[in-house]
Order: sequence, then C-alpha cells, then structure tokens
Amino acid sequence: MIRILIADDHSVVRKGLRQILLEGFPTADIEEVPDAEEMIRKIMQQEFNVVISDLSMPGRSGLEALSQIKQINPKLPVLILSIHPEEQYALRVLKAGASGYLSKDMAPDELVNAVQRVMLGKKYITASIAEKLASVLDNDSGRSPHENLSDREFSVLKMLAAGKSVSEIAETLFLSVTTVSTYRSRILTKMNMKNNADLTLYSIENKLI
Amino acid sequence: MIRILIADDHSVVRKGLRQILLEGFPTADIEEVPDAEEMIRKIMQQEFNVVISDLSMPGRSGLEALSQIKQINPKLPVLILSIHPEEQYALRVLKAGASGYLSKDMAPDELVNAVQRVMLGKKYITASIAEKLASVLDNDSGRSPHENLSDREFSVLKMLAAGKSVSEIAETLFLSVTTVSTYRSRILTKMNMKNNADLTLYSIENKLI
DNA sequence: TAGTTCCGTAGTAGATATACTACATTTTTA
DNA sequence: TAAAAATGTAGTATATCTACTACGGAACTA
Repeated sequence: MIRILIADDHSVVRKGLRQILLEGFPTADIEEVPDAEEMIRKIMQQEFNVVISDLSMPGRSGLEALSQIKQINPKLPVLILSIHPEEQYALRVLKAGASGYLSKDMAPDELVNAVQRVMLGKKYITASIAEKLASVLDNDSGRSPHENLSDREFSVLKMLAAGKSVSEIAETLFLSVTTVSTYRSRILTKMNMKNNADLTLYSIENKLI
Repeated sequence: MIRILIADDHSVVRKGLRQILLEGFPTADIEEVPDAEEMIRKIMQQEFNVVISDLSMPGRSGLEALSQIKQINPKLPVLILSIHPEEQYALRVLKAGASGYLSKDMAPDELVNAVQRVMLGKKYITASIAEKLASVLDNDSGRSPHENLSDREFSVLKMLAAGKSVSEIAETLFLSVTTVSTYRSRILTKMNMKNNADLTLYSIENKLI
C-alpha cells in the first residue's frame, strides 16, 4: 500500500493535494502535517513511500527540512511544491536532494505522474527545468546575482526583501542577530547592492517575492 | 440550491476549496475557473450565490476583477482569498467591495463560516482586520494613503522608499535625525504600514519612484 | 593531499534608528 | 472665533543594527 506524507501550512492546499492524490491512488494512505517539525517527526516514526512538501513553511524552511530528511532516510523521495515559478528555486531544491519540483499551478495529472516517477527512484523534472539545468551546466557566467548566494543567504535575502528586520529574522531562524547581520552584509557584497530597498526592488523584479 | 464560484489559478487550491465547501454544503453546485477572464464570463452567464476568488491571478488582478464584478452584479458577495497574511491588502480589498478577506491558511471551518455569513449579505471580517478598519475609517477614506501626507512627510516617504537611511535624509534636509524618524513614524501610521519595504513596494506600485 | 576559499555561526564595541514625549505654529473644524 | 487637530521640529533613553573580527568545518583546487 502506498503511503504518502503531505506537508503544507495551508489547509486548503493540503485538502487539494489529498483529493488529487486520492483520484490517482485510490488506496493510498495519506497523512498531512502543517509544518516542518511535524514532518520530520512523522518521517522518523513511520515509513513513507513519498513526501510532498511545500517550500515555504513557518519555522524551518522547506530546504533545511529537506536536507534533514535526506539525513534520516536518503532513499525517501521528496517532491517539493512551490508557488513560485519554477526557475528560481528548482536548481537549488534539486541540488539539496529533492526528487522533483512542482509549481502549485500544475495540472492534477502532473502531480500523479510525478509521484509515480519518484516512487520508482527516478527524478521528475519538467522540460523547462531541464533546459535551465542544461544552460547552467555549460555556462556559469550568465547567472543572475542571487544564484551565487548560499541557501542560508538566499532565505535571508527573501525575508529582508519582504521587510523583515534583522532581529525578526534571527528570531525566526533561531540565530543570533549578528549572524543574520553577517549574512546580510555578505548578500549585499555578493549582489553588489547597498541597502534593503535595493534588495526589495531586485526581488520584485526577479519575482522572488 | 447554493451555487458557488471558485476562481484561483492553482488547481490544488481549487480542489482544496471545493472539498472544504462540499463538507460544509453537501448539496452545493460548485464551479471552478482558473483566471479572472473566465470568472467574469461565468458571472455574466449564470447566477451565483457567492464567489470565492484569489487575489493574485494571471492577467487582470483580483482587485480589478472585483470592481468589475461589482459593476455587473453589485449584490453578489465576493470573498477574497490571499496568501498574504498582512492585513495591508484587506482594507484595499474591502474598500473595493469585497464581502470578506481570508488568508489561505485559515481553518476549513472558517471558510464555511465566512461563506454562510456573506450569503446573508453580511461582511465577514476577522478581529485583526476589524481593528485596522476602525482606525482607517475615521481617517480620510477614499483617497490614496499618500495623499494624506504633509509635504515634508511626502518627500521623506520618497527618500525612504528609495532606500535612503534616516540619517542620510536628515543630512540632506538639514534636520535632526530624530525629526526624520518622527516623520517616518507618522508616515507609517498614516499609511498603515509596518516598515520601509512596505513603503518601497507602495511607491513602486503607485509610481512615486 | 595540502592549501585556499566559502559557509555557518557569533561576540564586542560603536553607529544608527526608534519610541516617547514635548512644544510652538499653522490649519481645520465645529 | 475658540477649540481641536495637524505640522514641523527635536531631545532622551532605549532598542536595534552593523563593522570587524574570529573560528571550525565543508567544498573546491592545484
């Protein structure tokens, strides 16, 4: 019997995913959790065939949670869902060990398809991501500034751009204020910018927020 | 019989909403559309008791679509859904004629509740939004937020939005840092915003910079 | 494999920003 | 026109942020 774990902080989304999955896998046993903590706990308690997780959840980010899952059970396939247009995150997510990346506006069939594929141990990659992958492989140059950021830096970038203060971010991520401040200054250096407003503008233009 | 129209570009979300609504209204006739165009078309074709619409859809924004709906059928209650927890949008949305504003991470019951309320012709407003509303109502409503600013405040707004720091502005205008800081806090209060990123976003949207 | 750069993390001291409060002038409103 | 609200301005005390420095481990690189 197929066991699927859904992690998403929006109950509407969980319901929707469950519905779609049940149509594709009528006998599946589907469990839901609202955040990364719970997701990790569940995974340690039970065996699943596949995990479908949102990228942006309260507390730990989906990315962090992902690498934690990979530590606990490297074989467990994880499909990452996101509201963001694929290109921005896909590479990062795949590099972190996800088996696939889907945007929330995919067709229902596509999800069922992806789940089937990743349960076979394969990766599920859409055409557009494949393209991006290829282009990254042969030229490192044409990359946008934010792609040079580390995962930590990237998540801090988004929060700063969204108007979170350094100390709010520190609290969210359970880090020292100075650590976050260090990330900030590395981000500014790497992206060659001067202040948070620049980050906000950049993030809007590049659809990161 | 209750007829409900769901508009959201994410099929997952549509499915989830449908599921939740069916649990609350087992006999309801529920239709789905993926964008604003379709939503308008449907509404012109058929009678609905309530519309549940996402705020950010491709093409026309939910806000524009909302006022169009209000032209076609002013009595039709519209519930706006959004991923933004910020009440920033809520006011704008209610002012544009929506009957309620819900974040996508609400509890399922809350949605059913909201639908019931708005079908009775009432508004559905959460406590936190009600608070914002109250504070805004005695303010000059109708005008866009920045029009309530004094000249000094307005020029400070633009500089803040452009990423100038409080002390840079003080230097430019030959004022004390605290003076500028006071302007800033008055701006934030008047515009009902929380931080400089909000100001930047607002200024871009309203073409102030 | 040794060396170098990157990443995640944080402390200390100094720089900046903010919340409150205040007050004299306009400006608005009843 | 008297009373109330808004405006321009700033100080004090506190909160927050940043620059610089540091260090162990990871990831490249020669």
